[in-house]
Amino acid sequence: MERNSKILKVFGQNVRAIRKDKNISQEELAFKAELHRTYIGMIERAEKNITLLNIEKIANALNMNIIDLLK
Amino acid sequence: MERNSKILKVFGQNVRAIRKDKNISQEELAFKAELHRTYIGMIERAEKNITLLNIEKIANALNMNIIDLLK
DNA sequence: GAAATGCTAACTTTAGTATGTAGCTTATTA
DNA sequence: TAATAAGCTACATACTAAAGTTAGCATTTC
Repeated sequence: MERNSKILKVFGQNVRAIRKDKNISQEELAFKAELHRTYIGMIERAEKNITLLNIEKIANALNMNIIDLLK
Repeated sequence: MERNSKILKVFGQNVRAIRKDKNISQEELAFKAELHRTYIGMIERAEKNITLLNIEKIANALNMNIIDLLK
């Protein structure tokens, strides 16, 4: 996997910023998104190439639009 | 995989519509995106849960913004 | 009938799950 | 104010479910 992908970094940074803004932990976000705690961490650090359905899950858990997490 | 995901359908339909608009075949798009011909077909039919890096590849191959393929 | 696409199936790679440990910060109690 | 407890995140590892690759043949489209 391209560890240096810009789009994965953008997505991860957006998730982290919005999550912190909402004052919730990775664990809480994971619970809401029905994903695993450690996986949320990996996504925020851009270590995994996330799929579209999980992008949607995280967006929903943050009450955000997918598009806002990608720009 | 949720075969009936709206977001996967939206993405697939957008790819197909834009590809046809540009008058290129699945095979040509696949070549430009460095993906396989049958895989492009699967994506257009929403049969696979595409990852973010491949979304980016296809967007680039179509000279489009990722965001435009998701709305 | 030729080019483009659909569909199946087998295979390889990697996304996503799960657990445990370590380090950091902040709050609370001695 | 030092000690310690509790919450959060990073990181490493092992596992398994699914993404992504490829080939072959059927079907549609023009």
